[in-house]
Amino acid sequence: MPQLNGGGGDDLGANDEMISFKDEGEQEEKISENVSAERDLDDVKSSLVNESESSSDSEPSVSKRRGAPEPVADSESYDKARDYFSEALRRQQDGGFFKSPHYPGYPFLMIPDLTNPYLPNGSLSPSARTVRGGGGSSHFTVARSVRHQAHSRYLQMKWPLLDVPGSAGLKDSRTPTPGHLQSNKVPVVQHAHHVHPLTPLITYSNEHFSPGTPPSHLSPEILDPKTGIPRTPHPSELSPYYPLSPGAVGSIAHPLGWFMPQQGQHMYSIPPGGFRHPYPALAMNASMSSRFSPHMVTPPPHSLHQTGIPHPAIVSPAIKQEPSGDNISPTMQAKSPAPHKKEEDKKPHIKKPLNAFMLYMKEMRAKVVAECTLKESAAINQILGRRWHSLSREEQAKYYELARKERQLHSQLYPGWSARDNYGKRKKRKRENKPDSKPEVSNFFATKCRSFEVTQRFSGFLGNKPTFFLQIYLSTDFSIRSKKQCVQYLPSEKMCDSPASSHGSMLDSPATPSAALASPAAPAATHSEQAQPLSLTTKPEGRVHHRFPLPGKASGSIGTSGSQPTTPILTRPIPFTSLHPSMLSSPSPFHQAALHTHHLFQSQPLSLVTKPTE
DNA sequence: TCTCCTTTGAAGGAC
DNA sequence: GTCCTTCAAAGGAGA
Repeated sequence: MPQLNGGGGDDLGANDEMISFKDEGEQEEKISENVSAERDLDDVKSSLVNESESSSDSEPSVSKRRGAPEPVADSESYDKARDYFSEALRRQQDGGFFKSPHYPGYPFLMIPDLTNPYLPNGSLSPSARTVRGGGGSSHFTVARSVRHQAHSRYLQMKWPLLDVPGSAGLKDSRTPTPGHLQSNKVPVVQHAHHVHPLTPLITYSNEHFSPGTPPSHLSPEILDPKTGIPRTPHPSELSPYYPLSPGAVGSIAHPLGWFMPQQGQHMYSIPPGGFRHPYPALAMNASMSSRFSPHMVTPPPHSLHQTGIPHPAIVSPAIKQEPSGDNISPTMQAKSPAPHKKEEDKKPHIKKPLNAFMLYMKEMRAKVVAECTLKESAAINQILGRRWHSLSREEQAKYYELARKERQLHSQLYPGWSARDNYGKRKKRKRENKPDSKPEVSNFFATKCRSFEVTQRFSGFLGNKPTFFLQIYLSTDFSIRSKKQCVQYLPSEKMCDSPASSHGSMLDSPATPSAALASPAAPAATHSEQAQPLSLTTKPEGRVHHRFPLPGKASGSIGTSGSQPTTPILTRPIPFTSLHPSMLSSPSPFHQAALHTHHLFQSQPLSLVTKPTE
C-alpha cells in the first residue's frame, strides 16, 4: 500500500509539485483582514457553489465567525465538503479548472471550509506574494494557486480542518490513533519551533541572538498585524551585531561588528580584499560611532570614495580593477546621461540592499554548509528557506528590522538609486525563458493537470475530536519543462532541515506556524499550544522531490548532491485505481480517494503534490 | 564564460 | 489595488 509519509520518501518526479498544508495557528482576528479577499472571490464562488448556496444561510458568516468561532463539525458539513470535492474533481477532469477572476488562466482549487471558523481565509501564505488571490468565505477556502517565479511553480491551497464528526462516519476504524494522542488528547500540531528529533543541528535557535528572547508564543504581536511592519523588538532581542534602537533612525553598532567574521560580516559582497563592512566609508568617517546615524548617512557624494574604499554595494569593473577610480557618486552617475555604452558599463553597480531573508541567509549559510556538507547553493537555500519559516517572530523580526535599516541607509546613501537601475545589469538572463513563464502557468492546469489524488490522514486531536489532513496529488505532465532541475532534499540533509516536521518529513513541514510570518505583512501565527482548528497552507516543496527524471535532465534532477543517497522523500501517491473496494461507495473519486486513504494516520499536514503523468 | 538553480523579500512597472 | 518581474547572495553544475 502506498504511503504518503513525507518522512519516508518518494522520489517524486522531477516535475512534481507539492503543497504542504500546515497549521498556521492563525487567530480569528485575521479573518477580518481577509474579508475583502473573500469578497473578491464571491462571484467565483457563487458560480460554483450552486446548490450549496441554499445551505449557506446555515453557515456562520465571517462576522459571526469572528465573534463566535465555534467549530462546525457534523456529517452534513462533511457531506458538503465531499460534494465540493466531487465538483472540483469533476471540473478538473473536464478540463475546466476553476478560473481566477483576476487571472482567468490561473486555476485554483476551491476547497470547502465548513468546519473551521478560525480559518483566516486568504491569509495562508508564507509570503505576502503568495497570499494574493487567496480568500474564501464561510463556506470556502479558496486556494489559488499558481505561483511562478523564475521556474518555480507550486500550487497553493488552504484546507480547513476536516473535523470528522465523531470520527465515526469517515474515520477508518483501521486508523490507529497515536498513543501519545490517545493519552493526552493534545493536538498534534507540530510547531516549527519544536526541535526536530532528528535535527540536532538546528542553528536558528536563540543561540544566535539574545539569550533572553522569550518564546514566540509568549509575545505573538511583535509584528504589526495591520501594517505588517515588525514591531521594533527590544534591544535585548536583537542581534548584538546589529544593534538597533527602537524607533531610532540610527543605532550604535558594535565597534568592530563590521569587522567580525561570520555574523558580523558585511551585507554586500565586495571584491576580494575589499572592506568588510556594508558602508566602510561611512564607518570610517563616523569613527564607528554610529553606523546608521543620520549625520553620517547623507555624506557628500564624493565621500563615498574619498577613502579609496568602494562601497560594498557598488560593483563596478572599474572599481574592481581600480578601486580608487572616479570620485563621482554612483547616484550622480546613474542619473547622468550616458550617451556611450562604454560609459554605461563603467557605471558602478549599486546593489540592492539585502532583504531580511538575504541577511538571514548570509548569516546562516556557513553553518548550514558546515552542518550539511552541502555545497550547492540551491540546496542550501532550500534549507535556509525552511529554517527561515521556522524562525520565531522575534527572530525574523530581527532580520526584518535589519533589512529595514539597510534599506534606509541605502536609500540615504543613494537617494537617486532605484532597483530598476539594476534591471538588466545582471548577467544576461535567458529571455527565452521569460515568455513561456506565464503561458506555461496559465495553461498548466488546463493542459497538464490530469487528475488528482487525495489522501486523508489522521492529524491528531483537537480537543477530543480527531482531525485529518488531506494530501492531494495532482497528476500532471511536465514534459514541457526544460529547465535544469535543481538538487533535491536528500535524506542526509534532513539533519540540517528545519524541525518543522514531527516525523522527519522533509516535504510537509507540518504545522509550521511561520508560514504566515515570513513577511512582515503576514503576521505570524502564534506558537500557541491551544487547540485551534488547523488551517493549511502550501509550500513549494515538490520541485525538490523528483520521482521521474526528465529526459535529458536526469543529472540535475535526482541525487545531484553527489554523495547524497537518492532515497526517495515521499512514497508514491495512491492512485485512484488502487482504491480499496470498500472505499468506493462514494460516487466521487475524490471522495473515494479521501475515504480510502483515511487509514493513513500520520500526524502530518495536508500536502498537495503533483506528479507527472506516466 | 555565462547561466541556471533555489530561497524570500523589496521594489517598480503594468494593468 | 493586484499581480508580475527582477534582483539581491551563494556556489556548484551544466551549456
